[in-house]
Amino acid sequence: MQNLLHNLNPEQLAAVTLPAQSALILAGAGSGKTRVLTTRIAWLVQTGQISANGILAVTFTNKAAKEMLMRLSAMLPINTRGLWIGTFHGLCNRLLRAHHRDAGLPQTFQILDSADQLSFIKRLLKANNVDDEKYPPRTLMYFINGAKDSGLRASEVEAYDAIERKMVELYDLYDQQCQREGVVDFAELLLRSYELLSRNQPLREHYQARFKHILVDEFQDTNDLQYKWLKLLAGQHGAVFAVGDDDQSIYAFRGANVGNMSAFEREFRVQNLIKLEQNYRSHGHILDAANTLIANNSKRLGKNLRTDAGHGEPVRVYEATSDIQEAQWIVEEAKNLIREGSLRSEIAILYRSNAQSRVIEHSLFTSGIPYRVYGGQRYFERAEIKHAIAYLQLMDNPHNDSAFLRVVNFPARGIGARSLEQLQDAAKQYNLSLYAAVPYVAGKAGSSLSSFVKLIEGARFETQQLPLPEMVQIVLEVSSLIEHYQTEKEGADRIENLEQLVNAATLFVSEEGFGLDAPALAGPASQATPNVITIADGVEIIDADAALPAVMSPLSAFLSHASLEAGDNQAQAGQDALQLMTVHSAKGLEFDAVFISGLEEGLFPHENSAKEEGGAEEERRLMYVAITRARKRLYMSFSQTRMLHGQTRYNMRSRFFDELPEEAMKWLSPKTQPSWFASSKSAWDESPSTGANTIAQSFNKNAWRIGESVFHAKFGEGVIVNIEGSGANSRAHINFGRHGMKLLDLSIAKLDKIPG
DNA sequence: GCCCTACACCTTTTT
DNA sequence: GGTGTAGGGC
Repeated sequence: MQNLLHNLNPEQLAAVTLPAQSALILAGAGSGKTRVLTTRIAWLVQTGQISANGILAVTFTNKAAKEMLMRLSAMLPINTRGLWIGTFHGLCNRLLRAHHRDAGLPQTFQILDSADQLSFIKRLLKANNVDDEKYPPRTLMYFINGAKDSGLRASEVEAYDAIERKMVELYDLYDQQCQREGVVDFAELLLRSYELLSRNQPLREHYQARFKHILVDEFQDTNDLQYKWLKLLAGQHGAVFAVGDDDQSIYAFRGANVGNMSAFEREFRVQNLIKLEQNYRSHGHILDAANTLIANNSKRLGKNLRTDAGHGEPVRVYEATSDIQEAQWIVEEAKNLIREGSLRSEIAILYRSNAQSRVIEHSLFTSGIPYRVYGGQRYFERAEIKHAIAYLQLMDNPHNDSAFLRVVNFPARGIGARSLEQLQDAAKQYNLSLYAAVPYVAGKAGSSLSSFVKLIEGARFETQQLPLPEMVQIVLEVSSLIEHYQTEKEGADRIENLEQLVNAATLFVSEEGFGLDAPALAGPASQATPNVITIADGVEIIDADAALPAVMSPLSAFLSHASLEAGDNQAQAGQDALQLMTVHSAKGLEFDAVFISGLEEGLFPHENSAKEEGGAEEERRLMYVAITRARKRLYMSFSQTRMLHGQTRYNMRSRFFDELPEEAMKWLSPKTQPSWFASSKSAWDESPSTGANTIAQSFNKNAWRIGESVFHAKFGEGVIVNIEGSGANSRAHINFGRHGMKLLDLSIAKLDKIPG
């Protein structure tokens, strides 16, 4: 016990040992929040207040869940595999598998990832002759997910115009088709388990009685449905231990609602609110920068981080002339750090959007520095893996039309658009899945389709007694996927990836405790071992064990895993490499040195954020997250020009520079924005849009030039992005940063030059 | 039925 | 700049 609690500071100790009531822990960045969460669980178990299976702990990312399990197994001498610790989606998946009948789902229901969902919607629109220009698939997807994230079914969504009415109608059709095919999207996992618990009283009461302690990580990221889900599961007596940081709420765009924190305080009658403000991560100047910046936000619960570490190094700021030069500067600085003894893996380069990684990668590649990019395409998202998975999906649930369409003619087996049209007609006529409709198609199309069905059924028969890895191996062969890629020029990598899938299956089966020889298709083990049956009001409840083998077959579990954990992109794993990632994916991580790049108006803060309510504050929180990733060294950079979407953009430096404390910063370049025409000619070379007339004008000392910084009485500082017309008729497009882009008549507008 | 080319659109972040 | 889709040619 003593060693469990020693080394905790007074606030952490108070949080860990709170009584069994709901509590809100406001945990600032680097204040030891994961430590508090895991120690709390260990303390509850060790003091005998609850057994390990009476605890439910929820996180948002698989990474966070794994981290928690790992730390916990170091503190407690128990098997952590059976613990209810996981992501919202992972836990809901388990619950729905265990109670699939009550939830109205087939045992082998499959999970659509975002890409699957989008193509599913495209197919739905086509099948119902809906104009996809009027109803863009992406818009419909956001509409459906938004409704589900608020806990609303189609029948409950209010529509205010004809477009919305149609979207509601499509939402309804979408749900019906998902049901027919036995597939669920991410939001559905939550909504369906919420409905399961709210409609089934004995089940609800059973789990309420079981989970007396619910712990939630990153509470600020919960959406309305997740909040309702927690409230339902906690019931009247459950104690919810919520840990969060309103300043790190960066997922409003996908439905997260920071308001849940104050709602929680009110509705759960929180008596215990503890703030963790002692930061153990960053040096003083870095923390000052973070505190000063975030103070510009109005809606805050109030919290200020402090540190015992000294000021440390100032935050270094660099202004580059181009994105290429910015990347070169970053690489040079990183080299210096490495020369001074830094580990490459302790240096992170952060950016706002994935597209920005390209230039930096190029620069790193040329310098021969190993690096690792997070995000981007992940293992289970690769086309060849998706194909192999689709064969496996059809063997587990043949009614998954998406899987059917993906591989019915891949590798090519002469089943073209015409055959599929006939099949789709038949499926519609008899209200069957494509797979089931195959016998109703006559002629040549019918026979090639039947041989595809025979292929799937043959594979299923051949592998029904085999363990998962062997099943995967056989599927790779009988599907002819390997053979197909052997004939393709660039196929070698793909074949290697496919063979990795067998290893992934082996690893998965052993990690989740299925046993290496358990038949892949065998149902859940709990049906054979009825010792988990509970009787409540005469109703039999098979209690869901947290361990996967108890609730699903190895194959179903593996397919869930592929959707829920897209898998790291395993590029250069294990090597000491520089870390490249978006600010979003850096949340929860920390590094000795951090570079925040592309700090320009329109990029960071992102221009799209201006349209969204509270968007500006969310961008500022994002910046706060970025700053607080750094332990010892922090670098910020921006560039005067940047290639984006194939054209050169001229951006102003980010407004965030005006919100940082002067004394913590060190500008490596003059702070006033110089006219870069004087210092760099490359801006001209890269900008074909500059007409001949403007080039001619540029030799006139008094004329305005593209790229020049100007000052306007009303709009403030701006940059000339383009000039049209000539002489007295010339007008300029000027980017005034937060005031937006303006088209001004140069002979009328009062503009001052800002000297370089 | 399949392959190739042209063009459109994109790009904020993710379970 | 890259990717996905549509349409035309074989």
